[in-house]
Amino acid sequence: MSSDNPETRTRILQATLDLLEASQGHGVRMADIAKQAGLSRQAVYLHFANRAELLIATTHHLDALKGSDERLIPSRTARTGTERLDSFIEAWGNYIPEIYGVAKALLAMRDTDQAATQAWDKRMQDMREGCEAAIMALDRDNMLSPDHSPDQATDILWTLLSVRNWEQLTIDCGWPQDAYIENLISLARRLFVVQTTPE
Amino acid sequence: MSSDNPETRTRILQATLDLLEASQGHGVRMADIAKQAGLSRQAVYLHFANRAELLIATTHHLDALKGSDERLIPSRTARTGTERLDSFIEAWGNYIPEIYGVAKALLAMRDTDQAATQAWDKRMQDMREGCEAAIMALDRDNMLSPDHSPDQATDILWTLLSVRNWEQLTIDCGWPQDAYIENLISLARRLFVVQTTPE
DNA sequence: AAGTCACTTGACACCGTGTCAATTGACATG
DNA sequence: CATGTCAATTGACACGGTGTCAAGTGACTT
Repeated sequence: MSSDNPETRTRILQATLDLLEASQGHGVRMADIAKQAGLSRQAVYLHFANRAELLIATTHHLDALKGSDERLIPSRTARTGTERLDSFIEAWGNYIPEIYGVAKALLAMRDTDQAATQAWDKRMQDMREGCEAAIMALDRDNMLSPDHSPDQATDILWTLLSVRNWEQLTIDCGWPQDAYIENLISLARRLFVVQTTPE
Repeated sequence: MSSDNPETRTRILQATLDLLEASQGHGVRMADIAKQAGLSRQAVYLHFANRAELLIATTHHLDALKGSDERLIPSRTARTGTERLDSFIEAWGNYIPEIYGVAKALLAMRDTDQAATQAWDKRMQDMREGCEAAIMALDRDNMLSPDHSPDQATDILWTLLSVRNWEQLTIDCGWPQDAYIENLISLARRLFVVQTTPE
């Protein structure tokens, strides 16, 4: 919490990250993290008030490591709405497997911990903004299917792109990651992009 | 477990059900259930070996109460594939809110308890069969969109209809239940039913 | 020599689940 | 009436995981 040796702090974050990735976010205890970081359990509490705070900090650490922001650049600079939609799905969809372990752990705490809930919801809200921006870009191009209002389309896209859906399709259904991306892009196009009937 | 006073047993099941429904599946402890049933905590353990077993039994109790089977009759007896798809979505989609509390609690145990995992997965597998049947019915009518293989279409429909997606759309996005049903039917039609271009 | 600081050690409280053993009280059966 | 059975109660306890507390250690200042 107040201890400010940055080296130790990041060692803890990295340990947390490694364990969560290895275990898909499951059964990782404070003691395991401490051990992995080469510290006593209590030392972890000198840097993070509690498990929730540690997990939240780990997601930020992860974002910094993996460059969550830079990934969205192609989407933001897309010329057309369709292009923006595609590249947003690709960026986010390929980010999910990289954050899966941590996301799962945070998601599990959501049920009991108030701060974890907030942190998770915040992340999802950010992701939703990406969905909204893509839908608005389509709408600006007059390419948004008349079947949905922009709000509705955003809700649906946001839901389609959830971590849970990624989990179900890739892990439960066994889709390879690239099939997941391709299919989601195709799905989104058919749902949201007005069909230019050839001829 | 072995105690066989059926009246007490169902009183426990009903207590569990009531609490889970009231709390959306959250923070319901064994002691709370016992209290609600007018029993000592230990008495609950005379009827159910552990929390997981109790929750699983509660889902069956719930199915019996709400007639999970009968709900599928319209879908099974549908004449066309499209009709079958529609009525399956309607039946399942309207069932979700009725089981939501219990489902959430079982889902939460899935992370830690092996029996709960099995029980949940079994239920999802059953639901998947409904999806598959609807897709096969479409395919038989030559109405399945060429964009997907039947397997893929089943995976997607199954994912679309997940409890988590229902939760996100109705609770997080605030869709009314009937809008949820309408939208999912419309979504599924656009994704899976070959478009007879009116010309 | 004294002080500071990150960290360690070990004990402990809390919570919820699950277990155990002794007891109670109602009801049946000879 | 005595005996047995059986559901349920009572109260204690173990366990695992989180979080807290207090005293101690050892390195590096000044």
